[in-house]
Amino acid sequence: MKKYNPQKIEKKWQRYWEAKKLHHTEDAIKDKDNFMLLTEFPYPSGDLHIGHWYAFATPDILGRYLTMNGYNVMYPIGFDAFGLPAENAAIQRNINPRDWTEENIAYMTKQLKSIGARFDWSRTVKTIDPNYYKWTQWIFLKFYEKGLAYRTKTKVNWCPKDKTVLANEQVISGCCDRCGTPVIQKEREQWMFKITEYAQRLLDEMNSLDWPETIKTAQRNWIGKSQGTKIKFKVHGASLNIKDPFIEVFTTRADTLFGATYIVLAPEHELIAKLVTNDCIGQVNNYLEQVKKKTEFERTNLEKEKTGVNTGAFVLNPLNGEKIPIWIADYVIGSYGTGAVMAVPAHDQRDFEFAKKYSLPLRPVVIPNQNWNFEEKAYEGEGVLSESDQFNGLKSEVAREEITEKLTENKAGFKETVYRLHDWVLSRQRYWGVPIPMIYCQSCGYQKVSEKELPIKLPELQDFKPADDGSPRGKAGNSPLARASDWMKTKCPHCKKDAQKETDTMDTFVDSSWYFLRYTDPKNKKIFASKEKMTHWLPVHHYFGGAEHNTMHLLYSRFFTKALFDLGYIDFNEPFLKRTNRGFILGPDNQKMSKSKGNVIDPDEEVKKYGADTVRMYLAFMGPYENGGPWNPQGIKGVSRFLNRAWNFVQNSQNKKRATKNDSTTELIFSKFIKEIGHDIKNSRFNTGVSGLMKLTNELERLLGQKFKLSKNYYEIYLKLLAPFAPHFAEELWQEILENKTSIHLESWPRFNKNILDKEMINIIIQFNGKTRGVIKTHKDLKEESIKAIVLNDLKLSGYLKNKSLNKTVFIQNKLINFLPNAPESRRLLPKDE
RNA sequence: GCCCGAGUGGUGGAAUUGGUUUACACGCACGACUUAAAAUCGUGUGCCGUAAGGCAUGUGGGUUCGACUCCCACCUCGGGCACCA
Repeated sequence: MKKYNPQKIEKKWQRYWEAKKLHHTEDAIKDKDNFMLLTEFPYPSGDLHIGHWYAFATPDILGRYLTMNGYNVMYPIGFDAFGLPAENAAIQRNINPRDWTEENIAYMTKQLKSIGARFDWSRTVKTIDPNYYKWTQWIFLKFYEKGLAYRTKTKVNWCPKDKTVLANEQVISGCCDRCGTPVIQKEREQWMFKITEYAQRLLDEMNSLDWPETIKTAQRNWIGKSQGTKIKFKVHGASLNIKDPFIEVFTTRADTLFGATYIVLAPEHELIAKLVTNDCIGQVNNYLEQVKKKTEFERTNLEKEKTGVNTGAFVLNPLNGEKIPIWIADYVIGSYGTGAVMAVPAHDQRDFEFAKKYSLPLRPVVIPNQNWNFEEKAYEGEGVLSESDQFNGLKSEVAREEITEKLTENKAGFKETVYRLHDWVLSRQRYWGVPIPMIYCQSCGYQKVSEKELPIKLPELQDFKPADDGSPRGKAGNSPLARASDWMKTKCPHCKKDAQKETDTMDTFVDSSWYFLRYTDPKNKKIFASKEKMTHWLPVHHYFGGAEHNTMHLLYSRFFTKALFDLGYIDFNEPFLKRTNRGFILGPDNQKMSKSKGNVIDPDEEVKKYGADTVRMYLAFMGPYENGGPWNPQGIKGVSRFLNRAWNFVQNSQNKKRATKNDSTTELIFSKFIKEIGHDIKNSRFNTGVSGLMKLTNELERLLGQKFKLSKNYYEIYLKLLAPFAPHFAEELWQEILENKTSIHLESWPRFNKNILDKEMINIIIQFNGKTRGVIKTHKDLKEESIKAIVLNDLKLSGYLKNKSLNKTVFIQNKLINFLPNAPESRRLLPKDE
């Protein structure tokens, strides 16, 4: 008898599947529905870690199951290969990022093949391939033509270590999400995507998606919709040298307008210089100097005390003409709303703290129905208005509307919706990325590269280190590409004079915002993907990935999809119908795996020890896919034990007698588990799927004992149930022991016998006064009277009925019977729906 | 502070629509095989109790014949947003 030797069989079958082109995916197969199963493509960092296995091996179970159920499944793979880590690694090793990346891709491809997944390698997409990034550039141009890509001077997040700007989404608690360095703010000209134009649709069109609530709320929070009123305050005093003497504020509490005792501008507010009175100019300049020295993180730190300065200028309350002083303070954010607020210290805790510090007046205008000492704390809830002229006595919710209406009448305000979401800064001052296909001409300004010129290839550079600082670029710029002087030279498409190529490259999130489209038509030379091919596969049916992309990649891809939809290139407006986030695999010590902690589990090592099938199955068995959890070195042994047992179970059939008498029992067991395991996989509940296989094996071993075996078709079914989880294992036994001539992975998922399941005996729970006292096994659909009779005939159970007046019953067919006392206040005794 | 999600044995976790809590594993204990160990196999394993029985799904209440599941309040953990006006 052969022993289970995964190392030997796994390589063999991987080669066999490849030679037979088993994972090659056709665009369409007659009578089959297509299913696109997607997992986020990996970054070629150099080595596959256990998280990669979790990302690719576990969804593969679903892919194989769907294939067996008659779907034409595409499970594509590619590499998200531009980006900072490659560049930093290449700088460290003094090699070219392309070489480093290509080497990693080659190595990781080998590792990925060891998983035994159904990847269709013929559709591989690499973002660094000019045939791919040609279309990244093309899409940029289409967006530019529509005004969805634009260049502007803006305050941006600058990472001093990586020497590049970062998108808002890439700043985590004030630090660079790649290297953890505190981010500073810089004023620069940058290329932007107008994602804010889609804010409302990104909110609305999410509702129908089958996504976890956590992601939806994360995106809603990120978009941060806020409905309120914009109010114009006229600036008071003729000496001011301003054309349009208004300060605009945004508020969600227009009802507190009469309680506004001062106005606050963010330190970067553009009107400050024009407003400040002569006697205040010294203090104000001083203050602005101090604020400038602080990082954004320090400024927005909630712990710190608010600081500010008076400008000496005033505005007028638009409804009663009251004179209100204008202050500058660091607790107002320049980039949100209008960068200015009306301060209502009686009804806003922040304003309250500031007012107390600088002795500014408080005026309560919303009176709560509980006690409130307005000298102690702001009251931020709803109430009834007072000291608010004609609005006195109104409920604050109503006053909000009426005051806004009044302001609209007076042309001093209007209803407004404000979003927290910012436009996406896409340009990067680094080498290893897609060149932005724009040309700068001194006389004509920025011009787009003509489509015929695409792709603008990334030039080979000896020195590709980032420039030392992020100072605003001159004509030549300071991105590494600015050193490629020959490459930069070009003609202006407009005036034909000498001009220069744009030297910034794109954020890698641009590359990954559309890669899934390319899988449907990876070699197309005319368009990023043909509509016809896309209709076969898109939108993606099920997308597996990491939670770190909740407000980044997932949001960006949704934006790209909507924009391409509006441009008419695709026929759907949401990219991913269903999303499952995977959990994090931790070290055995329940800590994040890291080399310094010495708790790293190397998947290659585990494969060497136990085989790929065991690793796959253990990952599936650990727990719900969304949870992840600590790697348990004992736990994987359990799975290894199981596969060995299953191996012997099938092998032993060779030298055992056939069992015939138990055929209906066998069929019942199989029916039960075919149904159960299929149900589990379909719902991505891989852990209970594995336990189902274990239960099935336990039951069969118990049934057969030492002597008996099943008929061959049952062993076939048994292996088919295992095939999605342990594809090599199942293939080996299928072909070598059961002597089939074609792959098990071309087989259909076994059918279960519904009739036999319907006839299965069931357990009826027997309760007395709500307490479970026994269980009886019966046929289905027995009537209450028959169950009662069984209970009365049962020695033990009937004992409970003596001496007690248990003469009421609750009876739920096929579930339970509950005997109850006929209590005087006895309430409803029938189930709710009767 | 606001918004999501989750709390079940020593551990990972099961429990279709409210209906036997703790499936399947891990660990542990005992036993078999062995000169021995490993491996393998078998038995047991929520807590208290000799037992009958009682008590247990973060805590406290509620709805219900019956609650891990539904409702209310609180506690703890994980995540998102955060001087967002």
